[in-house]
Amino acid sequence: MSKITIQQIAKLAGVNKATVSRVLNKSASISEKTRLKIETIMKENNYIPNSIARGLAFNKTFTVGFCFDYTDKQAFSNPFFYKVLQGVEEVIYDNDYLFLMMSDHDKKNEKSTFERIVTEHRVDGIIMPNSLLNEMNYNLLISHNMPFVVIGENILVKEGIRWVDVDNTHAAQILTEKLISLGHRNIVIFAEAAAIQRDKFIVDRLEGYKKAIQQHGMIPRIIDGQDQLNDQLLPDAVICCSHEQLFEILEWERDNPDLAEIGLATFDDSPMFRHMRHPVHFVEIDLEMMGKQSAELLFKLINNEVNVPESIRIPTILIN
Amino acid sequence: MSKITIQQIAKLAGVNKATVSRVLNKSASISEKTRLKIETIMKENNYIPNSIARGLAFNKTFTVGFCFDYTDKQAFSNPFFYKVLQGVEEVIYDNDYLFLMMSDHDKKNEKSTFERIVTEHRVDGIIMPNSLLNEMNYNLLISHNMPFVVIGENILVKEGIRWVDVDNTHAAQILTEKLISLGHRNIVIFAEAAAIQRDKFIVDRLEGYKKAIQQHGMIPRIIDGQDQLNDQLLPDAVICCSHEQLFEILEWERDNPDLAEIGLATFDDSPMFRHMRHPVHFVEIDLEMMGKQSAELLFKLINNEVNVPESIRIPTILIN
DNA sequence: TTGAAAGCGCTAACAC
DNA sequence: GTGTTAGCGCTTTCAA
Repeated sequence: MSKITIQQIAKLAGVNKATVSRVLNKSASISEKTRLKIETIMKENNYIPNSIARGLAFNKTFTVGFCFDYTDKQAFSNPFFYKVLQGVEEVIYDNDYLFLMMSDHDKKNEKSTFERIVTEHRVDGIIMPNSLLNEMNYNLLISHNMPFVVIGENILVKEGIRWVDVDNTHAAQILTEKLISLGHRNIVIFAEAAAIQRDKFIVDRLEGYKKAIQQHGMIPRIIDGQDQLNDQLLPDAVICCSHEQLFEILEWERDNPDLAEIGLATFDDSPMFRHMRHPVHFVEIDLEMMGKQSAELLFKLINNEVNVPESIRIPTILIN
Repeated sequence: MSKITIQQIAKLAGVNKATVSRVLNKSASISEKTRLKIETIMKENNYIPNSIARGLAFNKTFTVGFCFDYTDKQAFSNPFFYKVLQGVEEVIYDNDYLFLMMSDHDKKNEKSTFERIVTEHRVDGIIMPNSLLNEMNYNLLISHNMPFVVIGENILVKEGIRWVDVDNTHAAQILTEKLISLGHRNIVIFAEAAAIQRDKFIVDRLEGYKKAIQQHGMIPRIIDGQDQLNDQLLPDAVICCSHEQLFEILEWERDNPDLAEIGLATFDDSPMFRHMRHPVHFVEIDLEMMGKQSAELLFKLINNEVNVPESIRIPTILIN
């Protein structure tokens, strides 16, 4: 029953509630004596300030929103998602903030949760994937003066977008070199045209791949469908840009036993990899760090710090 | 700039803000004419009521907390976790509520996020896994009059705990029978003593397994370590109570090629299963439904409905 | 049916 | 240093 208010504490202490408020907010001008007295009384009575009321007075929510891409039904099962989330979470809790999950899926005839949270000012800032930053959401955020940070390099050509991303180019380069060092000499990369159009990170990974291949005097080759994996030109290794792609290749392998000998590689580890029929090579990307950095960037914006960086690029780390 | 307040709307409409408040809350006593006028003005000015202020007046947050077990570092990667979450989310958004993620990990010298959220009344209700409902958290919730629903059958002997769980006994029975119908005749179940002590769902699964085995005139056998998988008594199928256990068995298989022929089975599908070296049988449990039901139960509590069920048991569904 | 005014619990000018 | 007072934006008696 923490129904006790600042007013009652004030009465018990024989002071004005403003004085109590001052000790709550560690205001300077307060005598040691009354501060101690008030603190004691607060302890004794288990006083907890009402955060809603504080929010109303401060015009703040002490909450940030974390937005996930619901169009990807697998979002939750994606390691990408939860690793980033863990990083975000840590920073948010350290700052004594809470975090609200938000999705952007439409509700029949109603506002999406995203829109609702922004228009109602239910959070002080938002972390969202670049896939969700379309023009409409951008305008919404800007017109409501809502600070936000994008996860994944931003591609929308607009002002004032901060983003955090990993170094995909470098990661692909490392991964390709790893395959080369393992003796592979005919390495292709799997990337569908549509995905290249859509996702900047795939373009970057292609670039890193090409770089490494050409440095070793080989010729890069991009495939975007099963038909290109025919026996005349059978590669000895395939790099997959996502786990979904990896699964596709594994499906193909079923119908085509020739593929069984091919080396497979992708980005990000998964606990399942070690139990697959087919061994999978990978390079680790520091997703948790990406989450941390986004949250830290967001707090800089929320606190109106100066010289907030436009973007942060996380270096690739090589894990054995 | 949705900085417009109820007061300004009132002024524009030439009425008192109380009148505007009445149309906001669909109060009965209002003339059709003024209601229409006010509604028009609200539309024109894109008026959004301030939810913080509403919260203060209503003494509500319109938010529920979803608590996950952070001690399990894999919580996020666990299919259990996100499937339940999806169900929860759907119901919460349909009720125009938002949801806050909360963890229960300690912060040095400070309150845990869980405690903070409860004591500060940052949510109107909480959904949490049974593993987190210890005596301390229970007392906290009760003393703060915070409605909550437990996911997984409750085992704490206390008053007023509502829980939602799947029918683990039946699920295990179905799974066992599936293996029998596939021709297996020496099926064991893998469950460590410690886990049996800790998790009620394992006890239930053991029971369902025994039931099916005995109905077919066979003898149930529980193993709780690799050493029990020796060649004299090599089973022809192993049921794993969790995906973690499944991975353990797969690890053992590496060192012991004899195990390669054993049938493997577990609960809940995973997209990875179809790509494993070793085929995995499974029975699907409706985790999303568990999430939905928990959320619905919680709303009944929040809205002070009468005759709220003590607990809900979700039947097992058989997916091909 | 509507308005006036008090209040939700807290903060922040401004006085003293 | 501390009290007074006026908000923050909304709801809700109580009168009119």
